[in-house]
Amino acid sequence: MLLTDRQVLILQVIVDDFIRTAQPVGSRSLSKKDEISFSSATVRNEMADLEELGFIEKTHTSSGRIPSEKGYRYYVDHLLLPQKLNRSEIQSVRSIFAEQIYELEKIVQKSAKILSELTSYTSIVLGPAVNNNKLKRIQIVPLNQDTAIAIIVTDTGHVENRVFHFPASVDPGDVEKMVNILNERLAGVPLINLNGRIYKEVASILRQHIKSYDVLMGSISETLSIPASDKVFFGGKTNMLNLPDFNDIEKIRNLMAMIEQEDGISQLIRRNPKGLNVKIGRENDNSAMEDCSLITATYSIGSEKLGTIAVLGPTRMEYSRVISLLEFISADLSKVLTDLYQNN
Amino acid sequence: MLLTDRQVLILQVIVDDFIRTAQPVGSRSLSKKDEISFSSATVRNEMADLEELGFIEKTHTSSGRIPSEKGYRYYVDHLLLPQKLNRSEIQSVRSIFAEQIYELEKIVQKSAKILSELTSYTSIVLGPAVNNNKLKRIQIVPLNQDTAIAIIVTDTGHVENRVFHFPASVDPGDVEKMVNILNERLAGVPLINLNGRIYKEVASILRQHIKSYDVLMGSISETLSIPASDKVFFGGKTNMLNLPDFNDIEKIRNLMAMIEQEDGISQLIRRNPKGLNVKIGRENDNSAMEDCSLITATYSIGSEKLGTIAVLGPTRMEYSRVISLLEFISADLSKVLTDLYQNN
DNA sequence: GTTAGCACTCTTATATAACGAGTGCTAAAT
DNA sequence: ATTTAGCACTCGTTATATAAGAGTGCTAAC
Repeated sequence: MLLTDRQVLILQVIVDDFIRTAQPVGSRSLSKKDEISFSSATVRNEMADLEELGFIEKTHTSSGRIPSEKGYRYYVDHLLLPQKLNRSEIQSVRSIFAEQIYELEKIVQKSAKILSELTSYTSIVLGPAVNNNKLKRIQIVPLNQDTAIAIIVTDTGHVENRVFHFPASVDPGDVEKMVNILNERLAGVPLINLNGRIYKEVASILRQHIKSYDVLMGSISETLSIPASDKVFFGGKTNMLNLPDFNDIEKIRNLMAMIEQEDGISQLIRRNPKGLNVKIGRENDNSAMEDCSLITATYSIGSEKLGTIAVLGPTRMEYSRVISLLEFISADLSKVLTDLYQNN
Repeated sequence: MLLTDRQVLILQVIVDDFIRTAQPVGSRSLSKKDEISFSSATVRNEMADLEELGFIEKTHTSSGRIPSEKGYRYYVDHLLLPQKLNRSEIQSVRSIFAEQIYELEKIVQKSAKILSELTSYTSIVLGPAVNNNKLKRIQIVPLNQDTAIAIIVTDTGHVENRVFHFPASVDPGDVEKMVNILNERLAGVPLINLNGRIYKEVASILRQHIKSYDVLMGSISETLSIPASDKVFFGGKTNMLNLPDFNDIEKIRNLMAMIEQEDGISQLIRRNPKGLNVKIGRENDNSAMEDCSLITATYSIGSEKLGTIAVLGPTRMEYSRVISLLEFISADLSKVLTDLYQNN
């Protein structure tokens, strides 16, 4: 059941051509290509076989062929030649890190923008996973008698804030003491563990020093237990509208609705494992993604996965280029972030 | 040049009907309405006059009539009967303020969501204008030797943060001193004035107490002079895609591109004065808005304008309902915010 | 195993006609 | 002087027929 060399060649040319033109590829136009040295009749025979094997399909009885999902899959798995980025692309990517930035989020956001500009598809960047960031400092700023705002600063320069309420009877001095103790004991602890550590290590000390222990402990612990929701950044949300693949108004509706509803797409991306992943059409298991492919790559600090950077395009996507770009950006991103935050 | 009562009646019925059905209205179907007690021929004569006066137009030579922009304008200015909100609408709006929320931004964001759900158009909420918020507290958290993060908390519970850099030679104690002085002197000052006040009132005190005055003054002043950019919240960005008015793919492209590019739409909204405003089609002075109307209402704390809440819909919008809703929400919003923040 | 040739299929474009909704105008009715 | 009935006319929509073109599958010859 293996494909012959010639079948592979024909498949490759069909996919390449369709990615370029978005038009079904006919036997005659194929046979005229430089790579193809045999007649259109031969091509027709091979194409019939490829179709029977499920790698290509027709849009109607007498049309040229387009790649099927299985065809794209084979193409991605076996036929992709890594493409070198050109100078201007490299320059664009590097410009992400050009300014002296410290905030992780800004870097990530800028990556999304650049990525969508370079691909003219839609880019989506997840994370960074704030929950794994480590506590740098916690501050509490009272707003009025029974409301205060807790500000959590992480080692990555991320600032998270939460309003919390407590009875007006609480002594302001107590609040200050509590903050001091928390900072002393919890600096360096990942946010996700804060609440647990409070009970395990800090509770007893707090109880000794603080009058309104019960109340304060209750509200601060409640406040800290809210997990920081990871942000999703988009670039080029409307880029897909310009592709000939989405000339159908119904497709546009579905696609835009899915993009707008951030949760769905972020879960779709999140479930991909570390490294680079390509999901083609229905492999995404989502009806709105039928005509789309999603390529994801993770970025890390050291060896710890931090977030995911992804490109959403039509199934007829420039896989080679996008993959090269994603690999390059995610590697660069990981390197810069590791340098910046690894040993703080 | 005034319209006769009968012309006004016909105009009203045409606009109402077109808003409901999105179909051109013919003389015969008009004459069959209960409100209309005369024949289709009479209606035809009146319609010819109304067309000559510019209030209605044809889509082609022998089509029914649709309202022109001038027609909508007349309708909005003279024919609108304020519509009472029904119980469930009022309930939805009130739910915005149901939870005990303190953060202004959350309230505003939720308003946008509810508004788009109730109208099935797109809603846009500007503000609140952070620059007018007053400083509650400023904190500086060092991240490493030459980087720190300045956190600004306002009286409305808004937290703004900015990374800033300074030479490693600066004494940490100096930074702390500076923060204390800033907090003492600048609490209650609107953010927009912070930078000016530093030079006028705080500079001399700082100079006395701080060794690395020049450097620190430079970076903190630079940091504070960045104006806080007001946020824009959207609701129902893709709602417009479901309207029959946007069955044309080109229109969708333009509209979505305009919505996505937040600056444009936010300026469009911002230039409307206090109170309620209706801009119809080309009155918006923007080619992507040709088939859209924009209704804006401002909300305030006390008498101070804080931000704007807006609905973007087709020119064939349910003006009456949307206006009632906007008036209701903006009034409620202003009331709640005034109660919350007026005398802090 | 490869290719030329050809009948066949299906899409696209174009022309034509029939239909219907709606108009504008004229002449009759009120 | 208004209002209305009547009717010819316009234009968009739909249906149908036809022709052209791209491409296929199959057969037979190379």
